[in-house]
Amino acid sequence: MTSILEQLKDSVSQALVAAFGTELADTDPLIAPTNNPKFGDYQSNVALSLAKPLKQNPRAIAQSIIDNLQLEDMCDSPTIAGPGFINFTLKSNYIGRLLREIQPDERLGIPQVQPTEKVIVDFSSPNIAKEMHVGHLRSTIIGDAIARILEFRGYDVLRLNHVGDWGTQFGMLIAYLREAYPEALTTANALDIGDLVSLYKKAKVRFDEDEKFKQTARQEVVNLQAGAEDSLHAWKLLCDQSRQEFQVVYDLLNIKLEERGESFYNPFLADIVSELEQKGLLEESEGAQCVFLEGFTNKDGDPLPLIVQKTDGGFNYATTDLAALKYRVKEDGAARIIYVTDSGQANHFAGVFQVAKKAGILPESVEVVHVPFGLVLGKDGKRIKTRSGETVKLKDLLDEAIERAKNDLETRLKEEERQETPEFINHVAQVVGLSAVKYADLSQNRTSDYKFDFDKMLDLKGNTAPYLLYAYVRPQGISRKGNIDFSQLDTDTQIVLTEEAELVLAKHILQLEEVIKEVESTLLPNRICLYLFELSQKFNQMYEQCEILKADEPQRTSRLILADLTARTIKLGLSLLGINVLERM
RNA sequence: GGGCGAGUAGCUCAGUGGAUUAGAGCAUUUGGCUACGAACCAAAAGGUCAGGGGUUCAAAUCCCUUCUCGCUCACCA
Repeated sequence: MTSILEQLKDSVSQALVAAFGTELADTDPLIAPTNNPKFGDYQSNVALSLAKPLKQNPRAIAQSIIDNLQLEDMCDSPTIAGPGFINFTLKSNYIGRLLREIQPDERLGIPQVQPTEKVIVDFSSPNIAKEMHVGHLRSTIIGDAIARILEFRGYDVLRLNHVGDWGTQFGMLIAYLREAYPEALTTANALDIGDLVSLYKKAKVRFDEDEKFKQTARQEVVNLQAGAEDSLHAWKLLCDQSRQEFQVVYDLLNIKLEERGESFYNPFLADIVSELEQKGLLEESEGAQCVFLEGFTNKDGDPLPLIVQKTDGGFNYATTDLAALKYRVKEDGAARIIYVTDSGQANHFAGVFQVAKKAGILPESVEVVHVPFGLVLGKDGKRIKTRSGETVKLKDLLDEAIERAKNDLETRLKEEERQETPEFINHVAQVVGLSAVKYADLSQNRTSDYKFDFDKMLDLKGNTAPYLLYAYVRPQGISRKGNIDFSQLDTDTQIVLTEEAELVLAKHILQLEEVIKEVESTLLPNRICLYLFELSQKFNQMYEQCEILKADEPQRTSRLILADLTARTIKLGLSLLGINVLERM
């Protein structure tokens, strides 16, 4: 189905050519939804922008466009307003026809891209031997949502978990374990993740305080990167234990990821450095092998290097990211690579991308995008730190969300004197709790800092997941009460939309395609949240004003279809955010 | 000091260059259930869109500048 916006654009473009000649064939018709319903549904601002080049009065231009427009089956006759806006109001029977078109379609009329392209989404990426904390929540949830949206649009998406399973922290950990718990280096599951985390902290303290230990730790990294047998064995044990723990969280959140950690690229690191050398990009500075960047300076105004090999001979994350980039371009054949990490890494990625382009690793045809997100702040507005101080563990956070949702539900059941099984209560609590956490994060513009607040996150009122879930449950209630199978509704007779609330709702349902396409390019999932919230509001308003089951035909069937399409749109939209719906709650 | 980002209602945040009233939600005040489940709806109140310039027919939005606050600036990732 061609979206309303595209149809209008085409029509106005044709009218422009008809009225003013083919030189305007490429002029953007500047169609946008109106921001006030009293001006109709869509407006074109093109007449104003053409006033100067055409040296004509914008209202006269608008009139010429209208005279050449052919939109009879779509809109009432367009009107000129103010200095020269053209306003379009969609006909209700046209809207009814569009609803009919999407009604039998599982995808609700949203097309898939042709041909498909390979897209890599790199997200989550926790560090081995550390617990997943609230900071990983954003990357995991946002990355998953982006992957789902692109998958739905038909892209061949590879979801990569670039796990921090390599690097200095392992030198530190192994060196410390050798010192303190040698048995843990040889026996599986001698330590649980909780121990690992406290070990990490102790090792970090030793690392920071003891220069000799620091040297030993650095040597361990080099040994590991060189493939020393006993170091590798210890490393594998550490990774396995962490992996099990991560999986618990991924299962709970229903996140699917392919693990390809930093260690995967280890065999390619030396080649990357020599490749840079061959291209004449490499310089030695203070003992380290660097590529100096354009447009980046340090405190003293000197050019900033991207270090690809450290003084001790070890490689670092810049080297790994270059190797990963090359692999993803050459072996995976990615056309678009999306990195979902916090905005603090913006400089790093800008540097890596610049060097990769210079070195010919990254061709023009491949789009790389850093999708940054803001910090996780405490309720006090200060940063929640990862290494010092107490951080909120992700698992604990999710459990508490579910627990709170359960308490809330039980209170409600008591008030309403409803009886439900424990299975029902647990299931609803789990869906509501997890949805609330995901939605609270996704509904904000990801680029702003995220103020982490249990009470707000778990509030069941307002622009929250429970509000949307409830809007989904209401049509299901109608279906049960009226003994109606939505999938068996009449698909032939005309849909009639008489009440204002019905029209408003119907038009909103038809906006889904535009919203999804927008998110596909901006990678801002909060647009979908806003859309679904507004949809839910509009449905609730219609529900309040229009009787459905008791209405006479043809209103009754039309309204049932509206209710069904609302529910299916919410279900689809939420599924793109990784959120499940409930039939009852 | 450089780079990047942010400053919109008491609070949390949307906001796609347009039309005498800049939008939500929360909180506050006030109405609406013998029910298609009120986890809802309706109404009120709340703003010199940080300040100052500029471009434009039109600026919260683009440009410049000042102030404030974050993040970041070589061997952690």
